[in-house]
Amino acid sequence: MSSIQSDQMTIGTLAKSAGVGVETIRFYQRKGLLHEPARQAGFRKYSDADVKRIRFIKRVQELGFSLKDAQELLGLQLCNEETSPRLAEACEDKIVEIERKITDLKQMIGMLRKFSQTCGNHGPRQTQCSLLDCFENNWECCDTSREGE
Amino acid sequence: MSSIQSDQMTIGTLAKSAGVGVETIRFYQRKGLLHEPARQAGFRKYSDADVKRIRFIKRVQELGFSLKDAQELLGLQLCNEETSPRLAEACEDKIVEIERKITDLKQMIGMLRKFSQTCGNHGPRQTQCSLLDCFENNWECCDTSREGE
DNA sequence: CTTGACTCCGTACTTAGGTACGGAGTGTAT
DNA sequence: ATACACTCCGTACCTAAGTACGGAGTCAAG
Repeated sequence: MSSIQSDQMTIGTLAKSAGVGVETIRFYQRKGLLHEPARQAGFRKYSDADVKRIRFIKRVQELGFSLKDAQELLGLQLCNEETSPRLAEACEDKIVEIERKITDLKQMIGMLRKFSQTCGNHGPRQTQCSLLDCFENNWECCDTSREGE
Repeated sequence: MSSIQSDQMTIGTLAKSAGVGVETIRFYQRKGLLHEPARQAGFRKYSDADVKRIRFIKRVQELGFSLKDAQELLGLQLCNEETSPRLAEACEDKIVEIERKITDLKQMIGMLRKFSQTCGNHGPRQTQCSLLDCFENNWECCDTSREGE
């Protein structure tokens, strides 16, 4: 199911299907993220595969990667005894990169949580502390220790 | 320890300490991320606190947030019965945002891992599959099913 | 066969986050 | 007291990732 269909979209239809602007598609083409498709009387003709490609790019981008990264990911070609090892490695690199990012983000959450808990839960005080203060003072900023200055 | 010291850095020293360029500091000042410091004969004079502030900004940025986000985070002021609830909420929002990001990244890793495992580990084949193909075909792209086209 | 929607193309503009330039003042070591 | 490094300021420039413009061609409906 779902393979006989509009294998002949114009750029506007593609844009709508993929949820981007027409200009974005032309832009991706200039950048080499999309191939230049066949023309019909000067008009670009696209297929469903292009919709998927654009969706993929958008997904990757949402995850915090650049178009350059997206291009790299799209280029990964395995299933070939010659290229397989090199590209499995590229995969591994990407995974490590993402894992590092996750670790960092978890740290940030820890920071915010500690801030919220340490600093938010006590009675009226005159001193104010910012996230930065807490960060600097190892989260003891709101305990009975800093006065004056 | 470590509080008597250069409470009188010039912009160049600050830049070096914080690991950014002089122009970046002037830029942050224009953007309101750093306050305009006191001057001495026209020269800006900074303290250690500024180093920490810049480092904090850079850290937040590394985690994939914008300068605007950094500014928000720096602005969080709790320790005050009036503002505490509102800002604890802001904290919570940020945490949720970050958690969503982590979930997404984990999905991406799952995708890459599956790709690497499914597609990388079999003998010589003529067909090639890209990450996109695998994505589209629910990771069965490399099993005995697709030929010709 | 005309009207309106869509497409073509190159070029220019936008926002974020800086980076570089250039002429003037300043501070410091010799 | 004179080099030289550093700082001042405004302005201009840069990359990434689009977004908008405007005049011309094309397609489909009435």
